Amino acid sequence: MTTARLHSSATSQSSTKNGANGVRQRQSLEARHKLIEATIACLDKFGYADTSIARIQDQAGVSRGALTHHFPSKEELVVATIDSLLETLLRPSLPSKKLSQTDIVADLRWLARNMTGTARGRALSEVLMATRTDKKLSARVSSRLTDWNTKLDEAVVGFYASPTGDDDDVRQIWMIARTFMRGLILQQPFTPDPAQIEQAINRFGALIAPYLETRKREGVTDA
Amino acid sequence: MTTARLHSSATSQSSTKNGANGVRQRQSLEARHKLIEATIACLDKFGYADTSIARIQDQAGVSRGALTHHFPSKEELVVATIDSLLETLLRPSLPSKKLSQTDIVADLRWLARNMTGTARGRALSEVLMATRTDKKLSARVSSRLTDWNTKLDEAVVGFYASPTGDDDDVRQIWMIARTFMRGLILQQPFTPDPAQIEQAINRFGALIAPYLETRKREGVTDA
DNA sequence: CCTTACAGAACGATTGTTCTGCTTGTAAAG
DNA sequence: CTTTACAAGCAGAACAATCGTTCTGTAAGG
Repeated sequence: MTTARLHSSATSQSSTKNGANGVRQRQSLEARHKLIEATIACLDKFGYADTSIARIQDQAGVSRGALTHHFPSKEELVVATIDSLLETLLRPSLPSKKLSQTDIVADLRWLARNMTGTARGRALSEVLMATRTDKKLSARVSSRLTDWNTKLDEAVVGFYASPTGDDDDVRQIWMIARTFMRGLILQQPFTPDPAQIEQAINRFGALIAPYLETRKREGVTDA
Repeated sequence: MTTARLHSSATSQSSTKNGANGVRQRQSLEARHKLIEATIACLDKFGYADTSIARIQDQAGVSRGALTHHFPSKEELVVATIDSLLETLLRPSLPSKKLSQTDIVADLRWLARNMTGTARGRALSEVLMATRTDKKLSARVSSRLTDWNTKLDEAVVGFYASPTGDDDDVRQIWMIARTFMRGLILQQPFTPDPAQIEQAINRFGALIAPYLETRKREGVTDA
């Protein structure tokens, strides 16, 4: 009958009543994590088109049964991967640890590295491109993406201010910055020289720097 | 034996000695064109991952045999499609017909529309993303892409000049502009509101406008 | 004792490529 | 101009390989 697979709701695990993490739950979370990491690695290495279940399973080193148990469909796995990507790509900027708050160009370089220089950033780009045409996937993740974008905007406003005092302009400037950074991954085939890319990033930083001011904050505990 | 399929060198058709275009040659070119257009349509509609031979054949309305005759492998078809995309995306800017040369923001809007607002622009983005991981495809087209980029740079320098007189800065500014435009396609899932996108384009235009000057040219025959 | 975690076979559908056969334009030979 | 020969253009079957999903069976934690 249809009573089979109703668990594994990706985000919420409400199976065990009490929060006691037993061996089962720990193993399960470990397996899920391993599979998500493998998916990210495959997206980066092979691209979205050539990221198959078999390849992910191979990369993760788990059996086909284990994979389909934790993620009954490929879509579930991709959605969970996107969730993981969004979380880890947001976290470093929220605790204000990584953003230098003093040198805008340095922050931009960190942003560029985060988006095109890491496996996670490239993997996210792959799925972003896929959501354009995959309506089923898009319907599953679009709200998460817009939420993430809003959250990131708020974090940025916490770090920077506009000389005009208009927070919306800060949001817009950083939205432009993120768009530019994402575009780098598509511009790279035209401009293979890394030096030229870096120069462009620096120049872009100079372009937007006049419109951003460091917001007063307590001491940066950059221990 | 191996004497079978050695023709169809994609770009150069040296079969008929004299340039007389017979019925055969005309039909062949027509079929090739139809298949390339179908490929572009599929890349736009389904994305690179879901653009299969069967779908292209279906979209073009030709038989499987016809397709494999003109393009013995999928890679050949994709390469030919990229060639077609680069050619048609470069042409409108070269004859200085479309670029207004007076309003930079208007030029940027045209650039944005060309890259993310048309099927050809989106199709190119799909294959650009694919070249990142498909090394075989990348090896086939990378030189064409860099050449195209250089040619576009030269065209832009013909239209715009830097206040400092440094042509390299014009090239860099426009490279940044193109990167930003390409990024729009990846930013769209985060920012679905078209108005916000358009505002960002306008703002970006304002950011780079101070560093670009219209170069003196003869009257614009915008008949 | 029951559910979760996992292993692995089997499924039909679809992938890209190769092959065989038929039609037809074209150019050389008579 | 007619005939003949041959390759190009094309239709479609057949191919092994791989796709994602579904299924049955086993081991073990709660």
